[in-house]
Amino acid sequence: MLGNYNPTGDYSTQAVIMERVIPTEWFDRSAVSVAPDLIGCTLVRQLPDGTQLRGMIVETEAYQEGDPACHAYRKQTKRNQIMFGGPGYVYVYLIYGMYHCVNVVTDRIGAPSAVLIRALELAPATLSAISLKPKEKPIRAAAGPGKLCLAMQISLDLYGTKLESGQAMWIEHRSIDWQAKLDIGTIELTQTTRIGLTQGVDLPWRWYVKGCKAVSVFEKLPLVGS
DNA sequence: CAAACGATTTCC
DNA sequence: GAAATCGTTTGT
Repeated sequence: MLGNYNPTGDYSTQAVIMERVIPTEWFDRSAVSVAPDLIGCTLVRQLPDGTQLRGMIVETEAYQEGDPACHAYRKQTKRNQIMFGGPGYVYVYLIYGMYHCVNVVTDRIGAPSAVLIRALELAPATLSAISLKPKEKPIRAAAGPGKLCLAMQISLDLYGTKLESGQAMWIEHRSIDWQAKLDIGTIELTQTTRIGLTQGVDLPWRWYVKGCKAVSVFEKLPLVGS
């Protein structure tokens, strides 16, 4: 129970779980605002059999209006339509015909935008529950948007689902301990340009936990604050 | 209808 | 450095 933010003083298990789940309204702002705030939060995937897979978000990227790299830059299509709706929904797409990438839709209706979740630090129990590739280091099991979806069993069938407690997926707030470390500078965030793009390459809309071994790419040096 | 392309990953 | 692989998007 330690480390759980619980302003109600109600420590029943169900109440604590509800407190920690991020509500829809929290995502109702620009992707650039949400993306850094998602670092340190926990992505929870609940499988049909009730099994929960968990990982702390350690890397994100923002995609929003006026951004040529955003999938909603040109017009509304079948693939990107979820981004045009309200916040707090899951946007999943197939990339290179073989991997999936998962996003959280942000901002109000009519402001197409989303935050790409690029890397997780998987919880010990989750590492035990899944099967890792033969030579894979556990810390790297969800280091990258495609690997993350593979580890968390995220695919197109989650497209358009809402991030809510008890659903197929939801997100929980940073722990008090993690937030405290960020506040005193024990943990730092780095802001850089995004990965793998041909357009919008100079926008510094990628964030990650400085020094974290679970991040997708290290060599890209900080553009801000170095 | 045909062709190019990609917010990736892995292996040579 | 290049292949794998396929739905979406864009062009003819």
